[in-house]
Amino acid sequence: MSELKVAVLSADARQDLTVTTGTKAWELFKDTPDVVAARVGDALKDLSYELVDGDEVEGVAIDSPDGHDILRHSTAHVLAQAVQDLFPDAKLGIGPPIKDGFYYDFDVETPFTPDDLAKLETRMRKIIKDNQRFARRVTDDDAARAELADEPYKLELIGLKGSGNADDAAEGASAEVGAGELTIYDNIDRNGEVAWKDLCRGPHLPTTKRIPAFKLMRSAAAYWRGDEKNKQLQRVYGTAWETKEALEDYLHRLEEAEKRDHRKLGRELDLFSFPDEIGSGLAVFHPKGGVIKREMEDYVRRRHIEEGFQYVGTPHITKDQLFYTSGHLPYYADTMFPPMEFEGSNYMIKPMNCPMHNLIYRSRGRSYRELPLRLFEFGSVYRYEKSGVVHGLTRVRGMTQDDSHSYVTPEQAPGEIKHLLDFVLGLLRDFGIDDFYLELSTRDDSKPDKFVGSDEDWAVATQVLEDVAVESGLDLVADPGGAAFYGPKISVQARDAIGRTWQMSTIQYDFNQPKGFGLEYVAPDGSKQQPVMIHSAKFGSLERFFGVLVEHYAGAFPPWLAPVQVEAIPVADTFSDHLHDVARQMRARGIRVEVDDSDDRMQKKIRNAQLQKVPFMLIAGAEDVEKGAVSFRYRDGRQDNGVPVAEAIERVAAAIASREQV
RNA sequence: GCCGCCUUAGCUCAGUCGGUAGAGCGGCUCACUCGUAAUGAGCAGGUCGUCGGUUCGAUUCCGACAGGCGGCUCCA
Repeated sequence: MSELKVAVLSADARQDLTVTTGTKAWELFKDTPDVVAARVGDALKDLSYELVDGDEVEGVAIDSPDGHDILRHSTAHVLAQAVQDLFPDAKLGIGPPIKDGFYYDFDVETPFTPDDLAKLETRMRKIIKDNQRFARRVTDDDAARAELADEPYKLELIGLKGSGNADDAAEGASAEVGAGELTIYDNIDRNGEVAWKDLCRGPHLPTTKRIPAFKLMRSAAAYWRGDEKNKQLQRVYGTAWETKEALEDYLHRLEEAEKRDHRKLGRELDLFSFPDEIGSGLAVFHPKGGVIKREMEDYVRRRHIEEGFQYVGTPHITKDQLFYTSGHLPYYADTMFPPMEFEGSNYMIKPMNCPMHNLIYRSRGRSYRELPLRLFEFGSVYRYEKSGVVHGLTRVRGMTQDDSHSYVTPEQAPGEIKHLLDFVLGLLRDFGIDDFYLELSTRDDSKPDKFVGSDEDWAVATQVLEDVAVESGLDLVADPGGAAFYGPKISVQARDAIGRTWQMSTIQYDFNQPKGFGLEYVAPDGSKQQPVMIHSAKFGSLERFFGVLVEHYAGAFPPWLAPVQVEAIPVADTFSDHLHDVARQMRARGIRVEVDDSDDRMQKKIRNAQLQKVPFMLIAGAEDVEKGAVSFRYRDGRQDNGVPVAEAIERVAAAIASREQV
């Protein structure tokens, strides 16, 4: 027995202890409720570990990211135990922690009902109250196979893990420990009996009672190991938090996020709809949504022209040969609408614009002096998305791409990509989105049939993109296998007002289509050379960006985008002439203003304007009419009384011109 | 596409153990003319998603289809 110094770090304090070797860490920390696991060296261990002389031990606070994962994964075990208690035939899949919660997959005869979830929660509370201990035990492949003979999915995992091919994704974020070492966790009840066990890497809480607050959220089917060809298991989603308050906060955040849902706000603010008669995933924009969409387009078009792009237009349909030339058809036939046959040709609705831009490039000879040649358009494209994936405006079957293609010499490519990246980031900032990171999507070398072009071309293209991405100083995340068939891409991931991330702009390096279309330019020495084309969509699709903006602003658009910028509200009918006069002057300045001369009470009109999230309200009564003034009310309730009409107009005009949120 | 759930007035939702339906908001009309988030009264509005089956009778039970929701898979 020797003495060991231990540093226990919790959320806000450090505690130094001296313990003897052989002490169970979970005993050591059992009176420190906010410490849930220990860190030994670099590896995260759970508290059922014996401390080894010389190891350095740190606590992990339950409200830290690691602590959350441990808590949630432990709760997943409790769920699985409850499921097997109540449904003895259920076979176990996997149960990792995920963002804000956890899930566990089960193979069961019939899917879980909401009723079942309630029963499972009750059972889980009992297990938690039972204060079972999570005990770690090292085993080997053969022993584990014998022990888990009834768990076919676990047996499959043993094969993968035992061979050292630990599949991190399969066990989620807590998979960093013990790759190659097989462990089983036993849940030991009060009598020292093993109440339940699971093949798992851990780590875990010391005991089930350390789960302060949890809730099962829903159940849904999911393919085993994420593969469409595999059987679907029933996945139960849950969440777990360090306190009841934290759980309540989380549920409240979900409610708030729901209030921002663009599908709900789109209806409430009368922006757009998806008529059944037209079909799934096909949006119509109502007048108010139309205003926003037009403002977006006008601004984006103007900015493109300022950045050296030329605005072009191309048709919606084309003979299918075009997509053979571009190379798209063999790869994307199943996401294109079926062809229409007439006059001996198959016509197709275009799912992308690049081939048509290539034809504009090729319409006459091009000199190196013309490059970079930048073409831009709002292209209407249609993609036959599977029925289960359409989602509001963020995943549609018909969309407007803000699509540009830059044709450059290979030497110009890095400069052009840098230019495009600066341009898109600036554009996104103009729309109030300023929290980004980048993703670099590259070829999957194990699936050569999904990508075309030589290894060398891919290597060059990938390197160019990576250099620009690194140079930008933004965080860069690798996305292996995510490239288009014709080349790698950088995508800009943007976080919205409540921290969700959306894939926005993409910049793709394409050396394949110029080859397929035989694009050329005449170089200074008179030789014919092949340009590189760089695809770039700033918003991906206007529809999707529209949906993202609705959620980002929670429907309260900045004045320049607001469908109605000013609502004029008379205190009583007799004052509406004054406001109609003000409105006329504002319209002459291009301001979108409405006078609410309905026979509602003034209070009701304010409420309506507030619910419609109109940025400015001008209210006028007897005093204001007399003085040629208005009461100037902002969306947040601030108000200035007796503002002269001319000043009110200037204030609104300035707010619109600034493109700032108010 | 796969699994589960859902579809009643413009919206949010009651209801009918099988006998063709209600509320609130919204709309319209009238009265009220009012100073900062809902004035009052009245009226209109529904082939209970569509088609088929069972039944004397279907909005209700069964089936198919369409659309939606939550996930999975996919997202050039």
